[in-house]
Parts: sequence; C-alpha cells; structure tokens
Amino acid sequence: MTNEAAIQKALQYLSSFHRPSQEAMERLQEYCTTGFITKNKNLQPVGHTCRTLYVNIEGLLRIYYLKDGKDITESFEPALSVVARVESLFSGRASRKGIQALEDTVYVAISTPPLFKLFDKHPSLERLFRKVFEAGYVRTVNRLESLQFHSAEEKYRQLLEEQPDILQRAPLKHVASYLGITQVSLSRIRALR
Amino acid sequence: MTNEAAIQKALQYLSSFHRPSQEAMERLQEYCTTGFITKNKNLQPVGHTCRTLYVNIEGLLRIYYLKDGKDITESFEPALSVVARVESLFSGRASRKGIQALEDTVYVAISTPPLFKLFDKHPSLERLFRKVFEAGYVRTVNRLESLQFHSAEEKYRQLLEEQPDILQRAPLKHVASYLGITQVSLSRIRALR
DNA sequence: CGAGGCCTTGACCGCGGTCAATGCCCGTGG
DNA sequence: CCACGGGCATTGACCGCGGTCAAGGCCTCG
Repeated sequence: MTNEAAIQKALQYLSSFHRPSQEAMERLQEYCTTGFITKNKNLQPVGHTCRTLYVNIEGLLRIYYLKDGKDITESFEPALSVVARVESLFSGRASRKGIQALEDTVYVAISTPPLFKLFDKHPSLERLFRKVFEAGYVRTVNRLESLQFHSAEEKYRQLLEEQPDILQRAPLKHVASYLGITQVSLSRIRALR
Repeated sequence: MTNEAAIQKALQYLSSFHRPSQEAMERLQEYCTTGFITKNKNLQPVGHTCRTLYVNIEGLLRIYYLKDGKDITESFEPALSVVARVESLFSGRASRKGIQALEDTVYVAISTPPLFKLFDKHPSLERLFRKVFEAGYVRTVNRLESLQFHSAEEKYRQLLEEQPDILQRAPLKHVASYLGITQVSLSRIRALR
C-alpha cells in the first residue's frame, strides 16, 4: 500500500464520523504521516505523554500497561480504528500505557498539538473529532458495564461474538488480560468445548 | 436557592472547562432551566432516549440500570457534575439507564437537540462541551482500569479515599453495586475495622 | 404497634486465582 | 540440519475470595 493510499483511507474513515469542509480536510491531510511497524515492536513506549493520534489502516495494535509488573492489555485496535491513550491526551499527563503491534501494521499518525490548533480555524474538524471521541466514550462505557458483572466465561463468549478474529490473531495471554482473567483461566474456559 | 442563582452556578461551572464567547454564553443560558427533585424520585426513568443533560447544583444523583432484575448503580453524581447517559445521548438509542435522586436535589437541565444546534453557530460552545465529555471519558477509562484488577477491598478503600462522603450519603446497597460486589460482601469488608 | 426495607452475620460453596509440571512450537546457533 | 532454549499454552492440585441463602436486629413510616 502506498503512503498516499493509506492517508486516503484514513481520511475517508475519519470523514465517516462527520464530513469536514473541503479546506479543513486539506489542512488535516497536511498533518497526516504514514508509518509501518513490524510485529511485536512498540509504536509508543510506556511513560510518554500522548501527543499523537493513530489511525490503524492495516494490521493489529494493542494498548497495554504494566500493573504490578504484569502486562495488561487495555484494548485491541484492528484496522480502521482511532488509537490514542485518551487518559493522557486529554489530561496532558504522562501515560502509563504503551502501544504495541501484534501484527505488521500500516498506520497514519496525526500530531495532536497542531491538530487541536486547527480546531480554532475549522470547527468542522472539531466536530469530526468530537464525534470520534464520543464513539470511543460510548464503547468504553459499554465495556465497563460488561466487565463489571459478567463471569469469566460470559466475557469470553462475548468476545467470541464480537471480535472472533482477535482470538486467532492475538496471543491468548493478551486476550486473558484484556478480559480481566488469567491465561490459565482462559485456557480452562476454552477447553469446555 | 433561586432559579437564577442555580443557572449562574451551572454556567460558571461549565465555563471552567472552556470559556465560551459572550454571545454563546447568552444563547446557552436561554436553554437552561432549573428543577428540583426530592429524594428517591426518578429524574429520568429507564428506557427513554437521553435528550437532556443535567448539571447537579446541590444534592446527590445516581445513574443506574437493571441487570437481570438487580439494581446496579453506574455512578454517583454529586454537586457540580454534568449528568448524562452518554451511551444513549451519543448513539441516539434508548437508554436502559435511569437517573434517580439520592437526596433532595437542585439541578439545571439543558435540552440537547437545541444545544447541539447551537454548536453550528458557536464553536466555542462545541469546544466547551467537547472538554466536558473528554473529562468524563477520562474518568471512565480510569474507572475501567481500577474496576478490572482490584479486589473488593481495594475498590472499597479507593472509594473511601476519593469520595468518602458517598458512604455517608448513599445507601450501602447502592455503594455495593457501584463497586461491583454484593452488599453482603461490602458489609464484611467494612466490619474489618 | 406492625410491616417492610436495610444492614449485618453465619454457614456453605464454587469460580477463578496461584504454583508448578509438562508439552508444543519456533527461532537460533553449532 | 538438528539440538537446544525460551516463550506460550495446557493441565492438575490446592485454596481463598466473594457469592448465595437464610436468619436476625434495627430503624422508619404508616
């Protein structure tokens, strides 16, 4: 995939949230850069403040962090998702979270300080990203609810329902921490048939 | 507290996220109405689409829903918080959640369809509410993390740390469901000293 | 004064966690 | 090309946290 094609894919995807003005779109495009990262490499290390927003074009990323030395997967981010560590991006504080590639991945990166500046001149861009983040907010609220009151098995079945491909593409240890259980537990659940 | 004073408090609070233009502020004010609701009454019943955003001025509200017939508290909303069922507000779907008063409460209500229309003319208002929702998003992400990997006792201690007054003001059964445990469990934890 | 809601406490038990051993796959170097 | 080593997944043994069920005390309100 060419860089140009990747950026077009990203812009097209972003436009699906809200179509910005022609000029805003062109300004936005100027801040898009493409990148490629190989499996198991870190796109962003733990401990930096989040100032870049990524659009996954092709491949698989995950957001993770260390809790008491254990590696916890916060989310899987497949193609056509906006990837950002919002708790850092919106608070300006350093993030304890990192972004890692689980497959060779093509992405588009947008630096947020100039992006946020663009909002002043182009309300349609602010609208667009407001909607992007609202959608993320909704997903997080729903995930909170599903995590809080489901058994390990229910959470597994729900993942199987909603993102079955993840189970093929990500190591099970990451799936386990994503579900909030141990890999041992996950293994037992999967053995039930 | 007069209606006028309540609205001023709400506007002042909202301005702390981002100061809108003078004119935007005046337009916003036109859409603010005040209300009063007594303890244990429902501000919004379960099952309606969320089209109103509330600012709690004085008192205590909670967002809750029914899961398998059990009453689950999603959040406590004390004075000076923006209260909305975002998963409905941003998706347009009916909410399975309700809003209930845990104390006599004074609030300001803002109808969202006209509010969102105002955004077209007043980008500074869109900016303001973008920041309001970003802050909520960050809180939710952090809560997700804390719920996922803490024991019942840790979650209780964290609440004790962060919002000790809730334990005085809300029935323990609601505190328990908020923490994702049973009231029996909560009772035992509290008995530990 | 009685009824019902809320909180506590006891008895019991099952889900899911830890620890440890084993098997499997795969990349690397002799 | 095979031997080795390390990471990942599975499995068994064990156990503790927190769930359910049920009984009892206390407070509020009709």
